[in-house]
Amino acid sequence: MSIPHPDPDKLRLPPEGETPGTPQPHFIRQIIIEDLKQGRFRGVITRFPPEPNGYLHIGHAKAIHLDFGLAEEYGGSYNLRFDDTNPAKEEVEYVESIQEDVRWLGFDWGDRLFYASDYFEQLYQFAEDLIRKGAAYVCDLSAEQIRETRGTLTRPGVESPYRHRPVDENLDLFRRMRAGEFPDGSRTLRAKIDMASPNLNLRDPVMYRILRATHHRTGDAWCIYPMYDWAHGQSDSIEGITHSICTLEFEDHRPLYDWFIEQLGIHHPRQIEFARLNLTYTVMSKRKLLELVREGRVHGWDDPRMPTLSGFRRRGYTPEAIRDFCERIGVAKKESVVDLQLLEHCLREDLNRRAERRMAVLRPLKVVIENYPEGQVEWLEAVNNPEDPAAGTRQVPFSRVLYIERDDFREAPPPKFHRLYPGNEVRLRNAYLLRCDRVVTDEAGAVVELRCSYDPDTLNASPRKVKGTIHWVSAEHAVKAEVRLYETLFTAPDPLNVPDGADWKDNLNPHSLDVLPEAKLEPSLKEAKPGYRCQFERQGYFAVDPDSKDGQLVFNRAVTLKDSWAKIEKRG
RNA sequence: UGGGGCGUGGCCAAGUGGCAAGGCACGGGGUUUUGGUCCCCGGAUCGGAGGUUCGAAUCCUUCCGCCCCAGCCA
Repeated sequence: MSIPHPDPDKLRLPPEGETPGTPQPHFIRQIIIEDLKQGRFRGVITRFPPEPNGYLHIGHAKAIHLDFGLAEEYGGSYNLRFDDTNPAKEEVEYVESIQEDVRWLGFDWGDRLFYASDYFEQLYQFAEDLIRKGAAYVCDLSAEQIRETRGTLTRPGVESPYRHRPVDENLDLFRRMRAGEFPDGSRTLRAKIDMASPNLNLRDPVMYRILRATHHRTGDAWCIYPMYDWAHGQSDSIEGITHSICTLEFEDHRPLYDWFIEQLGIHHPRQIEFARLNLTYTVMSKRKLLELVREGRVHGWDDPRMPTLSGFRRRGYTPEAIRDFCERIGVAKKESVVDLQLLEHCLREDLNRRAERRMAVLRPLKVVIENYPEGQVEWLEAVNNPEDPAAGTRQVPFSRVLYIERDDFREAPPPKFHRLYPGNEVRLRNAYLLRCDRVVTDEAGAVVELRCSYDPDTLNASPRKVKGTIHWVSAEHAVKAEVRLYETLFTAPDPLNVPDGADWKDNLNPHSLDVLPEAKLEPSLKEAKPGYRCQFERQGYFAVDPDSKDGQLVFNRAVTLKDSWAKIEKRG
């Protein structure tokens, strides 16, 4: 196997006397720059090493942004490597979704797609090398016995009775392990390090276990599989990784990785640990997300309420917003919980600039304009994006019967309510001033319709100041759609923080999904295709869901607009 | 009570001995045919206590708090 090594010609250092030309001069950038300056490495090669046992989430986006983003930044290259050393939990569905998600984020690893399983034979040979050096041995202890002899945090472990087997016997046994002569779990290959080490990772860790499971790539070729701790560092080394960026919990493992590499005398990457991402109102563990999927608490890994990349994508998030978020949160070793609102801010900022505006009524209330001629239709011009003149304009139909948002009308308006109420006048967005003359109610007293009048002289003129502008859709031209509104999946900012005996899933938000089946859209939206994003004016950014069928549009709300009225109303 | 990390405003986060960046959130004001956007304005003495120094968030000592490690998971 030959994997290209760093190309010094492409090495890109920031200009002297300046911090990197990017917003966050974080410690990983500083380390890389220093390494490059001192010539510790000839360039930068990084890797993102997911285990294909679940879908990628936004926490992985942070890791990818670092691994791949930094390599790009310094003119290096990056590998996507699946750490597929545990066939019991891994599936091709996951290797496919992971590739799709990384690509969606905007990265192209070219032909640098690898698998730890590509190295199984090499790893096996390395293991034999270690055995020959007397640095590894075959151990016949059971899993339980290994646990018992490992010692505790404060007490050293005791050596395995098999620790001093002769090299030849170890070699023979190890080869027979590979050949399938022994039952699952009956023996392991262990590194011979130090059973008294205060670092438990160094107490003769297991390198290989016997496990008869069909691997998604190697099939049944192997019945022994390398442990992560044995496979990972060597895989990085084989690939010539210079900066092996990982999360904090592996800090304790670094001495073990160093030990293996030194014993083998192979390329030594620098490992750098950072604090993983936590988000308020979110759980970020593949195990727990899998639980939500399996128990049907959500409708799959790509449910728009999930913090998975596929969930965010479906919901309407842009990869640009997610990358911007990853940059803005910074990188440090302090464990932290980032406010969800920052993520939402990043999306709003991106979409405010790029998304077209449309009018859509989510909870329709019928309005009849009594002084507007029956049968008349006017096509009025509307700006597509006030932030981007190049986005142009479109025509929207105006007629005698409209729908407006139920929330935009109150029979008895609270203080500071600037929208429609009996006797009040508001601006119809992109159209005329409208006054509410009469309220039609049903037997139960519920408002079913408004009788209003418009002022024909107010199309592009404002003879009077009105305080409110509301959106609307012409009834006869409206396109019906289903709109799905989302709230956070959990009601608690820290969902996992529950009293003893309670289940974190008790924090699930019963209102995380609200389906509005009778939304009315302006006709320009009729042909919208899945993935299309726009702003429903005054409400938020929405995206067409793949559940849409011809003539049956489904929209997801990606994020609301900021709503200062909601704040005022809440305060009372 | 072993080892490894971490502690700067509500949440992130710069700062590496010279007189506390920035973002989000929050509050106030202005513009506005989105109560959106945009534009102003507002707040920390750096976990605590000692010490070194003309001067410390940055150096030393000590204390406190939080996280990770006892899978043949990754």
